[in-house]
Amino acid sequence: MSAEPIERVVRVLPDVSALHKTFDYTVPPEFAERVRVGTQVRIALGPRRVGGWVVEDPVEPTPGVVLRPISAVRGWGPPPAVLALAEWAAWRWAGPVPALLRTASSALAVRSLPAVGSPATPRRALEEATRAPAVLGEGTTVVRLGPAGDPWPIVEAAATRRERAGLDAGALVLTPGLRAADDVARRLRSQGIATALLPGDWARARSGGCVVVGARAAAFAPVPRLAAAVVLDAHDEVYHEERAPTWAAWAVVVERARRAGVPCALVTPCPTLEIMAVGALVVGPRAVERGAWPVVEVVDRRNDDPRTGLFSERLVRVVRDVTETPGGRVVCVVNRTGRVRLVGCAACGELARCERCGAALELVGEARRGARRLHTSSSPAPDDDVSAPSLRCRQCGEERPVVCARCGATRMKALRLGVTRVREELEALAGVAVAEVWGPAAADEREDDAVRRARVVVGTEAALHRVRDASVVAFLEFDSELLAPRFRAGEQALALLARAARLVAGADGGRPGDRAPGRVMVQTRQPRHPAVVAAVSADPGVLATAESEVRRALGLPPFCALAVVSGAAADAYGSALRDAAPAAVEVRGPIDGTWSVRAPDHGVLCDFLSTVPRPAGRLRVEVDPVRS
DNA sequence: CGGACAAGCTGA
DNA sequence: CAGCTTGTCCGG
Repeated sequence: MSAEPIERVVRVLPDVSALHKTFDYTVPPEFAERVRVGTQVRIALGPRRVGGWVVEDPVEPTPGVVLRPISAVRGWGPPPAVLALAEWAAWRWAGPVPALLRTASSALAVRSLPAVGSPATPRRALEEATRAPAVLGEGTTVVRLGPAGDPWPIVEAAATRRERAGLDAGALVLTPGLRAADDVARRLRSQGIATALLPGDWARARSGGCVVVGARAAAFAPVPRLAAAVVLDAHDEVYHEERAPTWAAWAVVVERARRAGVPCALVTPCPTLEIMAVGALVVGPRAVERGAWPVVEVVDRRNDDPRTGLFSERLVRVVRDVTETPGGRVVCVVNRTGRVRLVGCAACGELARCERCGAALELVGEARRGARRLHTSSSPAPDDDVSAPSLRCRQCGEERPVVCARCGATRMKALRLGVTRVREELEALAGVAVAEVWGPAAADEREDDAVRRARVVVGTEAALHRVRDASVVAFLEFDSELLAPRFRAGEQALALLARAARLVAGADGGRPGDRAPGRVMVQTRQPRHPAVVAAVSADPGVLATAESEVRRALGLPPFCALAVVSGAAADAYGSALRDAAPAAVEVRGPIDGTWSVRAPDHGVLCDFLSTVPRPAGRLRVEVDPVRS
């Protein structure tokens, strides 16, 4: 017998989420050239064929196991550093590695890579960078830049770092959405800088030698050798993946840069405490930051009659002024949708509640022109084209005439207005047609265009994303933002104000200074709330200081690490966690079927979560929950 | 995860 | 006892 030729064996991680296990395969000679660490392959796993990633090459074959050959090569996969990063992220957010490697891989199979991006990048010198309030530093920096501030010098500095680091080095620039990514990519290209825009230019990014720009998923971009990283608007919640594993792109980029030993800048007008915990805060001169915030006007509503409605005298005057000014545009933000939510007696203020079940009643039978039908989940009763108004229970469907249970008056007042109702009032006040924005979706192009051109837009927070610029953004009732029952409510409120600030600064499209600066108006009963004061004084540090005290006292992030467990199997897992918890870890639950896990830091939390075996059944583990 | 295979339930 | 459901195990 002649000796068997020595076969090359690689370790493969199958693309099967519930199976966190690797398997060894032989590499047929015809695939030898194309298989390396990261390569996406097809393998036989039991009776079926699945995809997978080569995670080790070569390996000593496990003795006594008959190996099967790799079935096919799909194409290029993430570089080794990204494989390691995905493994880290799987630990950090307590999820399966394959889910993250899918994010890190190309949607289309990549058979071959283009040549490395053009080495010469003729462009303006670094004079711009010297004007920046801060350029790229060493390690991780948190660059606080007012909403109208231009982050471009920091992006340029990253491009320069990349260039100096050698031919195959890459830089990473993340933006909250693809639109912004496209803007950055265009601007880079217009300066002759080799650029890959994800997700389309995956193969180009994999080649190296360019600045890679993309949204959340670009945190796992296939940059083979990272030279610098920038995250724009790092506070934006879209950087947090909603589905488990609930990874945050800014945190992935910070870790990635740390591993590569390269600078990373998190740029934002309103850094969260969690962001500030990962790097040194850099703030430009006071006057520069001040100048990058618009006028934020607070309308103190504490002394207004609670039944005045959502429009203060001051706001009405501003709306009329703006609509009479050529080119003026107002965006009014209310944070709830639908028609009347709560109904109270116009005479005595008593809330209309169901006599049977106690739930809030809604006013029905007032159908009017332009009103949209809402999906009322429970009651099948039709609510349009009914002439006689009545009160109906949202919960049990019970109906009764419009009579106050306390004083017998027959006039009711909407205490909390939905967007449609606000539009009707606003149209009457402003005397012009008002466009509505309900949500980010369902925007066909024509409607989208109509919204962008409307003089007055009313809507939920989504309106801030659908409109590009405005003269005035008014938050009609900001208290529900400030008082939202989430520990990040203050930061989220300031982020909304920063978003509004950008609309009135006209900087969203990248052309600041085209228009006269506008203003942001905030109607509130809490004019001294730190989030409001921070915006008014153009000093986000005001909120950070106040917030930090509260969080420390309550033991909330960033002074601890949190996870929330939910789903059908939550009780089984939650009680297992509770029983296994070391002294430093606190497991609480169940509250409405969810459990919470609190540890002093992520090291303790994530090690603990990865130690306790998970039961079968649907389970969602959310590390760093965004709400709650 | 999803297929294979084994063990348990139903029906004539 | 065939035919079908439910459960457990395992993959290189």
